Amino acid sequence: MARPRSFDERAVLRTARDRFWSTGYAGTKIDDIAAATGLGKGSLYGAFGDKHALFLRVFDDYCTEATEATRRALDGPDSGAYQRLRDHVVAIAEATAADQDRRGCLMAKSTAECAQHDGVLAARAQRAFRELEDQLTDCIAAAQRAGDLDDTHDPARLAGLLLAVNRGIEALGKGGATPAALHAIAETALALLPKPVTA
Amino acid sequence: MARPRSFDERAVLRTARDRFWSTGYAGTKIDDIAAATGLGKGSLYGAFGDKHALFLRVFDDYCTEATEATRRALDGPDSGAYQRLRDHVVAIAEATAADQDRRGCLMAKSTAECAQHDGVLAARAQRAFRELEDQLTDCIAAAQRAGDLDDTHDPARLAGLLLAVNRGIEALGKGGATPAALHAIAETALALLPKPVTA
DNA sequence: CGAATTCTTGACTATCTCGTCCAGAACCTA
DNA sequence: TAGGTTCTGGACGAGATAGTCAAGAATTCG
Repeated sequence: MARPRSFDERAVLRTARDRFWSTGYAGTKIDDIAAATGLGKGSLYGAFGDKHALFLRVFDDYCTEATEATRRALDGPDSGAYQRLRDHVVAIAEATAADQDRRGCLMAKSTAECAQHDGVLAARAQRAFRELEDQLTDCIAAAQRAGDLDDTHDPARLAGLLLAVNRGIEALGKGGATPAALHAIAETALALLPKPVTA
Repeated sequence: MARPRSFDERAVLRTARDRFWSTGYAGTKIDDIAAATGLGKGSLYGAFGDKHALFLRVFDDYCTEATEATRRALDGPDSGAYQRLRDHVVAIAEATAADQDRRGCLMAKSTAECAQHDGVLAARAQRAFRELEDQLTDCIAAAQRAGDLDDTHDPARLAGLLLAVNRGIEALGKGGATPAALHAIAETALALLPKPVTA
């Protein structure tokens, strides 16, 4: 009934995400995104609205992907929960260390730049953080049930701490910490998690 | 021998810092700073160079102040080291929670926005992080000597972890975490620090 | 006081950037 | 194929923005 889109919306969003990720919200020009995607500005505005709407769309997708990935990494039977938790924290350190461009995490970057002024973005970020924390809580509780962690500690509090450690690793990575240092942080955090008293 | 400056350089730098702190590097206009300080742009450019040079100056001063403040908070005799460490971590959580505007830490914000593209700023931030970590290491070692912490753990590794926790508290605060949640993170981190085995 | 020097102000330039708009292209349905 | 609809590409306008510059102001020294 009309002319169909000639572009793949998801591909365009990925490209736009790359641009915002590299240069931040204020530092990214719509013309950059147009050039990078090959689209005219009319198409961009028609499909996604203005710069802010496009950014929110990109940000929302990123949050969804990030929380989904974490859920996939942490979900599973109680018996493997502690190992999954270990692997997850170590993987964050390794991913941060391996990030040659030091782009870091788009959530961290966008929150730092925009959350103060952009209530919608702040709310979305808060939801994502809460989801990450809940997933950590569930995984810790599972590890406690399996007897791999001391169950006298509140799993929610441990999860809050681990989330902070994860965000801290991310922040220090952007600040130029060495891979070894990031790895050490992850290992130290895991080592301090209270083990069951094998009496 | 010439007309003297009519403004207080430090006051102007404080005002410029406020602007950069609120709206980021890319988001801050030189005209904003000129208006906020009451200076003409010519004076600004004459005294501090271009936007980037001014920003670096502001950033450098901030890093110096931040590391100095931490040194003052952590330095002291072995006997009170553990308490100073506790107070420091809790104070970070409280300061983050009390930050109504959610501006967060200028180091974190600037690093997130600029470190990737700005090698000079990245190097300065890295130095500041290293200093903070060294100060934490010294304080932890002192607490170990005083018998308030188990001295079989490498103080440098514990310091790295605490630095990450501090940066994580900061990041989560910007993401909208509640004061109670931030406080819980600080307390949990402190609770997990290995105490000496009082055998 | 007059000369030399530095500071101040804000107008100005050149460029950038967001968002709009429209003429034409592509496609669907009848 | 014709008509209707949506998409495309890029020119365009309005306003913002970094940095310059020149004329005049303030101060010191001789």
